[in-house]
Amino acid sequence: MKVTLKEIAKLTGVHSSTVSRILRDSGDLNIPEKTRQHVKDIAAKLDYRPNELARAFRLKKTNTIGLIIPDISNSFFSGVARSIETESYKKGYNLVVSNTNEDIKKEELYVNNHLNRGVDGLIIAPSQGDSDYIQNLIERNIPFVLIDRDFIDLETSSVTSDNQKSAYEAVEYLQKMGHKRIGFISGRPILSTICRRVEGYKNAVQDFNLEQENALIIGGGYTIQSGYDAAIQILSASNAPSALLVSGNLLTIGVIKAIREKGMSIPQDISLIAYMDSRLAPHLDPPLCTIAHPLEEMGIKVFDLLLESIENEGKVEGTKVVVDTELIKRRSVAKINNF
Amino acid sequence: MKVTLKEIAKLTGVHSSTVSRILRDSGDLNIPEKTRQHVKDIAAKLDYRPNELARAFRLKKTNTIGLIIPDISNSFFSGVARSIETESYKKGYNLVVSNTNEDIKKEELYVNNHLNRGVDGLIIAPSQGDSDYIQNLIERNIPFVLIDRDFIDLETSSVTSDNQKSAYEAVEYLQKMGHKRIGFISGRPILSTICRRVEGYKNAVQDFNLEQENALIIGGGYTIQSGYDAAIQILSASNAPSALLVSGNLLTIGVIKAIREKGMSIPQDISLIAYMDSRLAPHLDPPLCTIAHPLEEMGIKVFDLLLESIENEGKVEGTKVVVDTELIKRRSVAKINNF
DNA sequence: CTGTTAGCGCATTCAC
DNA sequence: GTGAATGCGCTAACAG
Repeated sequence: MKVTLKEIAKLTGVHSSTVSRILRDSGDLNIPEKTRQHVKDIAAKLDYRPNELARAFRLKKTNTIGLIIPDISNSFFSGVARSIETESYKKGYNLVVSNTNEDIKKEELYVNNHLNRGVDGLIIAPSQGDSDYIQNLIERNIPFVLIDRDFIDLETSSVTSDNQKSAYEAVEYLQKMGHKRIGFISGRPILSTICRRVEGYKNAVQDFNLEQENALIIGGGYTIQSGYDAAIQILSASNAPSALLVSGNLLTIGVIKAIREKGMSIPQDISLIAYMDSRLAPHLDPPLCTIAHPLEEMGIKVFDLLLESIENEGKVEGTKVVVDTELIKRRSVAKINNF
Repeated sequence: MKVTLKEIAKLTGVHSSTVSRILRDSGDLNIPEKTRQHVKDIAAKLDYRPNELARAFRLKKTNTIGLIIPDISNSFFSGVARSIETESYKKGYNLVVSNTNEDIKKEELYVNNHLNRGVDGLIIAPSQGDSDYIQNLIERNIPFVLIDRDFIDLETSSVTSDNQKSAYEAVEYLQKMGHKRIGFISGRPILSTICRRVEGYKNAVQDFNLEQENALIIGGGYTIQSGYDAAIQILSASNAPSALLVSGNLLTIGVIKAIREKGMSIPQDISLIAYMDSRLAPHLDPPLCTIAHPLEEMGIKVFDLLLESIENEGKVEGTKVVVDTELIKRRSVAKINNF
């Protein structure tokens, strides 16, 4: 049977509340070293394990946080998750992970589920498309922080990367390499990340006098298949671009597959820059020029923000942390000679 | 303020226990439809959310399971984690994920942590090297299932892949392609996966009369760096092998890096088969011949086993599920002509 | 210095 | 058919 405080109390002759005090080393220093040691010894001998569930219930504090992301098997999110887990462990928190699959309905369900189970706070990479339930979290003073994606018009705390800038820089680099017609495989347009990237792309196209055309921005999904479809479409056009900027891990795999199937080579026939896993990118065929995210840093920052928010009892500060990405140049971009 | 059963009881004029019965649709069907509906309406209007923490405490059932793995950012584990999460969600379970970083000390800490918090069961990819605490879990009738790695001499339930066979098949294929001197970059020798792979490798080497040499089995870590180091060492030898079998995701990245740095080409100078992420492998430079794991299947099976074990209250069945891997042939293996 | 009491929110047993 | 009482294990007042 499980050994409880009461059990130990019975065996030591002191009251269970005293046992609790001793075992938690709570303030009361006026307990004689003798009883103290005795109780500790007995507890150790019985292999006493505090029932954290009862404790959490009593204290209304579970030391658990929820992480709600679209896909744990996407290396961006698993990288961030890893970093968050490491941080939270250091601070005595447990991490409950949920996968939404970009399904907003499921996301909301998960949030409620977590809340009902009493998580102390939430880290969410929202599927977006609806901010009502997020608004609701704010009103209820639930401590939470957004990661990667943000609602621009909501006063939420968030940790995102500078998508506007990273897309701009990518286009700028392609332009410097002589590209004038650049396609953008975009991803779900509803996401703040995608919006900002499109903005950055458009700004750069404008600033550098590159070819502007709606058909150059394509795609809407987040799967390998949707990357494949978009690439097939854009590359089959009579005036296909000479370079592609691809906005996601899985999309990129699909795009590469499409390029290969069309019998084209990177970068001879088409140049490529991708938002992609930078640990793997050097080893792709060919090594891919990528926009790399500081995953570890993002994980640490988002957890720290959340902890702050928990300590503030959810009172919104709306701290928006924006981290920098890095354009890592690799062989997938060719220099074009314009005759 | 949080709305509780008592609250609803006060507003509806029935007792909180009745409210509980109604809201849970518990057996008692003899509650008149009228009160029933009334209570439900009020509950809905107040946006009643059961305090799952209190419920879990009362019922001694958290509907939570713990997943303890070395590294969530390793695509093997994140793939399995994703599958487990999907399954557990379907069955109303939450998933708490912990990263051990192959640190057995941390692993044990985590297990205790989870247990103290009352998880209903555990899925563990053990760091091995010590099976005492696992033994302890068995004695305490804790429901748990091992994933990927198993203790051969312990009566635990587990879901693993047939490592012996997969390594054997890989060597067999290399042999068919004309290779006679095959190196094995092995990983942590303490892991059951690695042991079995070494066995398979050795058996095949013997069966096909390939070159046997201790120096051909090398490595001991699980990081990119250790893969790199091992590859540098084995490739720098005067009689380097013509093919390499690499035993892990991260190791493989290190090995490829080493090969590249040595100015060698795959497969012209060295052939490669790897235990690696099969979603990415086709897009590596060059497309990699891999041993692919059925991640989804493994996740489903391990969760189902755990559920069974939970229902059996931890009474060990020692069900050992072994899934098959698939050797996926790609360009990284060259045919050798033996003159 | 330490015991007593109370209660977190819920589900269950036993009455009536 | 439903209310009352009880307790899960713990901690935090409040006594004494």
